Amino acid sequence: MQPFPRPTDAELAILRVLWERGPSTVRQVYEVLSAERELGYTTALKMLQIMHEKGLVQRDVTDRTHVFSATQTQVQTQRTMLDDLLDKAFGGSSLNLVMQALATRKASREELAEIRKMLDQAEGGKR
Amino acid sequence: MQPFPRPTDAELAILRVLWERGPSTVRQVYEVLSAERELGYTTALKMLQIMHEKGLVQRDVTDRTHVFSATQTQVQTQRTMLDDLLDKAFGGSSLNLVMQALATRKASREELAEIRKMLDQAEGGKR
DNA sequence: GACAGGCTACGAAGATTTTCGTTGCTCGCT
DNA sequence: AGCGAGCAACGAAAATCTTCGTAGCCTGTC
Repeated sequence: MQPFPRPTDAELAILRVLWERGPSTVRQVYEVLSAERELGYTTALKMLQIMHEKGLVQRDVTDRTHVFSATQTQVQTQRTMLDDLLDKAFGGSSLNLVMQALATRKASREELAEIRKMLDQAEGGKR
Repeated sequence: MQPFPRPTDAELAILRVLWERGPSTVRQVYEVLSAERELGYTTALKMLQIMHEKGLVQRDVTDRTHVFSATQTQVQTQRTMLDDLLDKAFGGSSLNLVMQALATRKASREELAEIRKMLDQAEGGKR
């Protein structure tokens, strides 16, 4: 078993909150999520408990009200999920994936320039 | 309900076969998949039946041995899944996603040039 | 110290996904 | 006609994911 399984959709919703807010209590996570969609407090709690068992979040038990935080950064998780998607839907071709990503959602000119800069770096490092 | 739900992992494995081989019988799909991992013939059959109910595959019933094919092209499916991942893990930033993709797996110089060409086109179209 | 509110733990139901055994049909062969 | 191989349909078990009700504990307030 790998240390960090790919998060499910519901788990990702929680991770998004933790990434944005930083270490948070169940109630804080619950407040954010219940603003988006209907869900019970204990649902959020249970999810966090399960995610803790999976190693997706850490738990600070010092206070009675536990504080949870993501064990992986957003970037690390993004990388994991991207790799997974690459294998499962793009035949491992990152070129293919990048092209799709650029084609699908129009990037702003600033973003395109950003990417171009990135390309320069990548090529530079290769020489 | 949207017409095409996001395929699950097992469904994607089947779609990969259909994309590569084109329209195929259950047995043909089964042969390919069982070479990769252990699974029963009826499992592949059931999956295809469920995928048919979901609209992910079409079925030609002319012959007694049915012939299945994907209803969405690989590119269309890639787009769907990328959009989904973008929303759920990248905060909707395709820039972010592209950067990750480029950073994670080293692209060859030819691929980088290919992407650059793509960028030129994208910027051109924007002017 | 009693109680009210907020907290975690736990069990379990419901929903979805994945797996396969069994059944019954159909075709080709003898 | 009878048999055997291969096929689809179906039900259901197993596994995983999502949801929440209930119970029990702790802590501050009156």
